[in-house]
Amino acid sequence: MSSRKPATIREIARAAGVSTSTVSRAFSRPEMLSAATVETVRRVADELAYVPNRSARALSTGLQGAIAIIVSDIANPFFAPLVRGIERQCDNEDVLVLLGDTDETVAKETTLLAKLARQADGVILAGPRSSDEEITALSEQIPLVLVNRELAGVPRVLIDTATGMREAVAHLSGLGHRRLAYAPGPAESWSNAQRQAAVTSAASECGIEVIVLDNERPTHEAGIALVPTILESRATAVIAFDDVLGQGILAGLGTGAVAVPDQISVIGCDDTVAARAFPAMTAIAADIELAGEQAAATLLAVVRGGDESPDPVVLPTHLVVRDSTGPVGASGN
Amino acid sequence: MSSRKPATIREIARAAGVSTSTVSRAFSRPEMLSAATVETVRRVADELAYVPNRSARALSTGLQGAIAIIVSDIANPFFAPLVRGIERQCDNEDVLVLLGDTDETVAKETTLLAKLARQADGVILAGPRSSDEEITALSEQIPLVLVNRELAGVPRVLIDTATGMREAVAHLSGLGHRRLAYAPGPAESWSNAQRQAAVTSAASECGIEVIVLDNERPTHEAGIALVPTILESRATAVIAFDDVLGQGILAGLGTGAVAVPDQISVIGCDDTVAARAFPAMTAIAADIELAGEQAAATLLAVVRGGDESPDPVVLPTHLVVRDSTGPVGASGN
DNA sequence: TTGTACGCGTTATCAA
DNA sequence: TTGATAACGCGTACAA
Repeated sequence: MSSRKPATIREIARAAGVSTSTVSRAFSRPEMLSAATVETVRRVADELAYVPNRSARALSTGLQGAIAIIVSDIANPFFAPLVRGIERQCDNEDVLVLLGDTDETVAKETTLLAKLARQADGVILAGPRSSDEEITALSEQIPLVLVNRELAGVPRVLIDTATGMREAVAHLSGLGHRRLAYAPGPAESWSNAQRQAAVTSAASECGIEVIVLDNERPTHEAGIALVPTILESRATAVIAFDDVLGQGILAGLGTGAVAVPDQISVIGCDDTVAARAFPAMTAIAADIELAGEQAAATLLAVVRGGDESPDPVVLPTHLVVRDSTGPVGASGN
Repeated sequence: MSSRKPATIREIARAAGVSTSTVSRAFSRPEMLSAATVETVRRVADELAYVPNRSARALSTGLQGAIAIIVSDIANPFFAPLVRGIERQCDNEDVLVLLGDTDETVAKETTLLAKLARQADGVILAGPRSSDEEITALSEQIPLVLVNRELAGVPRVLIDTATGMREAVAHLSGLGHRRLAYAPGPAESWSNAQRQAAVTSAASECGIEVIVLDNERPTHEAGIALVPTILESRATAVIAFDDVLGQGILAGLGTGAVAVPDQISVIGCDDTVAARAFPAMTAIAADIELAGEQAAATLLAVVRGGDESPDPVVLPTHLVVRDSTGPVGASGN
């Protein structure tokens, strides 16, 4: 049937022969109490399976003991490790995680933000689609940390895929490639802007020509659909905005019996599914789970009254060479 | 800087010239009030940007307006669509979603359960590792819905992969296969028990011999590692516990230059990554997102005082034939 | 170091 | 239909 009522601070106090404040302190400010008292109270609390009621605590302190993470699509393999990292960090600090999925729409992002902002002490916004103005306004109402979005004055965790992209271009250059296609992601995406700019500038430094393909959504299907254009472009290598798109391109090439890497090389980004692609895809790897941990750590620091605008955290990336890249011209391109 | 303090029920009451109870009712029980009063209060509330404080409401009513979803590993592609479905349903009903990741350990599952049970009105437990006894005990303390676990008396949503497995065996039988390997998942997994039993019985009905391989974890790496044993077994087809394991097997076969499906056929389960595998993998498909929605709907119904033990929801599956299965013997096995 | 007493914002009970 | 008031469980001045 229904549940027994959980023990309250008063019952513990009576059972332990102390006052309610002592019980409270045993949990929230143990350093104010003698070690012996803390020990006693904790033992009794354990026996009675006492767990502090967060609603009551929240009402009293104004802090929820929870943060919210808002992602554009939990099914995107980039977000799984990110959420995992956030989860782990929060679990360590005994903070709850509220999850929101915007389904890639700005409207839902706004609604969710409004709803969650009241329930959480802070929000991690990953891959936001809202405008700079909206985000800035929001950041004045609730502690906010951005992931992969650059916005002065708002704490953020950035994954420096640009450096990895340069490494990727150098790798291709060393293999003799001189004609490179870039398959972009969403136009509003900060990550895409970074990646595309890095590819373009690195390529021009190496004397490599870049064709920027026409694409928006970073999906498997979009990757498959890009293949004809890629072949037309006569590029000998493709760098994709992310692994999902890259894997789609690999799939499309496979269907068309285009040999990878003999006829064309392919590089992905994020290293989420690259290792499982066929052929195993060369990709720019980042520690996404760490990014999640850092985002959570940053947010919790702000929430707990630390630095209002900490320096951005920038995480390094590096190229992992696998089987989808090789010397140009094995097949006469 | 920080945010202005939000308006409270008392300020609205004063501004609207009514009592706090009236303001409260205007939001939670408008039918008790005259239309005019409701209108007045709501207007004033709007002007003052009043939003009810959920912590206070929770403290008073004992209801949190949130449910928790506990998964064993958010990075497993099975859980992403599940969480998505839950999220969607909860969002529709204005309920918040708390996320917990047990990292596949029973200990963390227990801790998390204890922690979240207090903060949520109910819990969805997906792929639990705890014992029947523990789960039963818990279900007496808080509304609980299981996903893919059979336990009498506890509301549950089950994906009937057994039927799909029989379909898969029939498919292989029709292709002439007579020697089949099954690559299992976790021994404690209800899903694995279902799948393995279905494969075994369906195969024996078709006169197909089944070799059950030795495996526990459904990971890509485990799939790769299974390949030598699979080849030794001289099976002409493999059915994997899930897509991830199946994709690993495909990868291992590819590395060993074993042709799929000419030399060996491979079938996955869940259809999470099957379509993106190479070759595109035949798999048993289920609507996991729907499972999530149903789980959330079931839980919310129970929470809201409906049926204490609703009938289990059982979702159908079907085989999706792709490129990883073909007639036996193209290469003399 | 510990206890007393009040307030956090809301809903429920009871009375008007 | 509306209002006054007592909980809900906890944290924290303030007092001891």
